[in-house]
Amino acid sequence: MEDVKDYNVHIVGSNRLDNELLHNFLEQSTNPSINCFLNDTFSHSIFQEKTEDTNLVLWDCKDPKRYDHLKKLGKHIPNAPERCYIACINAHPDHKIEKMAINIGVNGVFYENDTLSTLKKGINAILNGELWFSRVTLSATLSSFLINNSCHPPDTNIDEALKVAASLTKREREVLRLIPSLSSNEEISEQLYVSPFTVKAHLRNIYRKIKVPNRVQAIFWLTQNYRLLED
Amino acid sequence: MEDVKDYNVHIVGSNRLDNELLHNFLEQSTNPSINCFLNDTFSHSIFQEKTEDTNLVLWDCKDPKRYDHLKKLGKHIPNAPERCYIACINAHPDHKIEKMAINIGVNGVFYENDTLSTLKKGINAILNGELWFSRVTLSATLSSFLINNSCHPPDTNIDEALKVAASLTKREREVLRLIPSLSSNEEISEQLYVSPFTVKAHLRNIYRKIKVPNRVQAIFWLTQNYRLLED
DNA sequence: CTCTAAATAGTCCTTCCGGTCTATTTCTCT
DNA sequence: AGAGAAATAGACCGGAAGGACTATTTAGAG
Repeated sequence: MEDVKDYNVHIVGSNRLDNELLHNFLEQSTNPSINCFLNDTFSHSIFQEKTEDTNLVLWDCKDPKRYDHLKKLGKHIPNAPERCYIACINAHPDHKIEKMAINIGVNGVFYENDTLSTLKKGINAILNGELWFSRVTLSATLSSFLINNSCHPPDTNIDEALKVAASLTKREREVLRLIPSLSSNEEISEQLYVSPFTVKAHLRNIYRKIKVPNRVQAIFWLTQNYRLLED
Repeated sequence: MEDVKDYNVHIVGSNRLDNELLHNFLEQSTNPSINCFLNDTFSHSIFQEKTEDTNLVLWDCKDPKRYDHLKKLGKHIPNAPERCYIACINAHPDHKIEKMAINIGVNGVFYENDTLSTLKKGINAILNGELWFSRVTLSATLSSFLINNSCHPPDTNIDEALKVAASLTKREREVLRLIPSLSSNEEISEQLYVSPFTVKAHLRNIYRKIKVPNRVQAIFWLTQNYRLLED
């Protein structure tokens, strides 16, 4: 009865020699609880079955065909089970692959000219749930998320937005935050243990204050101004 | 008539000696186009006036009061003009500040025990629009964004979601993507140059296929499944 | 203690939304 | 050329949402 959680690393690539060498290195020179497997085709089962183990697929990108296949895989990756990771190996030292990879949910990229110690460090980081990309890529991607999630379009006045957000009462902020996840005023009223009439009253005040005509636009306002709403 | 874009670095802190030393270092040992200023209080004007220059505020966090003040500043930071950055200096080597900082829109954190060469490298990175945080923090923050934006709650079936997404026609995907930003069926119909009846017909099919009762839930579905919708 | 803002609850009316059903035209694939 | 899917357009109905307005109770600031 084993309680030790294993790390399974699956190398997927067609270059037999290179990958056998890598296999050899991973089995011998890294974390002793790493089990390494070598495949020339990708077994979907890794990304579908839930398991206690941690799985990492190392996707050899040297072959252009396999590189294209990765893009198709993209729709599945973000929905892989917990502790199921995928990283590219043998990538060309070209930033484009990093952006594509990070966007489709790949957890890291290793390059042809990386050192073995980088590879070792990176694999352990990914097995630990981290991402392994260049600082520039991580920074740029995160920046774009932060901008999308909080910055205002250039035509809006931040002072105005702050004033508006501050004018919302505690209860109004509460109602506003419930709009996206609940279908109807009825549901909101049940959630808050008040009458649907009360919810309607709050909503009317909210719409007037944030100057939107309906709940769809209120959701939009909320995504733009979420940060300003904190109590 | 100068066309050279300048970098203005504003050190904000009360420790006169340390900060004068830093001021000295930045003026003499870094990028020649850096102008360095020393303040013991924060001038809001930096974050409000638009300018051609690149501005960086180095916020001394050694003083607990100033650390708290930073949090209050947080609501303004994400809405600062372009090329207007803020970073913490003299932070305790403690991850908590990084997470707080990255969440309120700070562009980087430097620690008490960082080397001068790290500081130099980091300041140049930030002036260049990058973020300067530890790889672990960048990775963790980005992961949380990626999860929020694309992963499905554990109870949903990804195969089912893929099937559903694939069953949407091109026009239906188009209509679905317009829901969050447009108020009414009328507006969507104007955008697509079709009759409001057509939009209603598409919406009915969409709701049936993705199994939601109304546009609010459709927006929710969309945020969860945006990735699956790409053509 | 008092005054005010917030939270609560309601009416009445209009508009828009979503469900069911039908029908025509335009693509697309074989 | 013909079948089938997709896109278009519409009628009809019930219900939910939103606007304008009123009113009572509760809570917090001074």
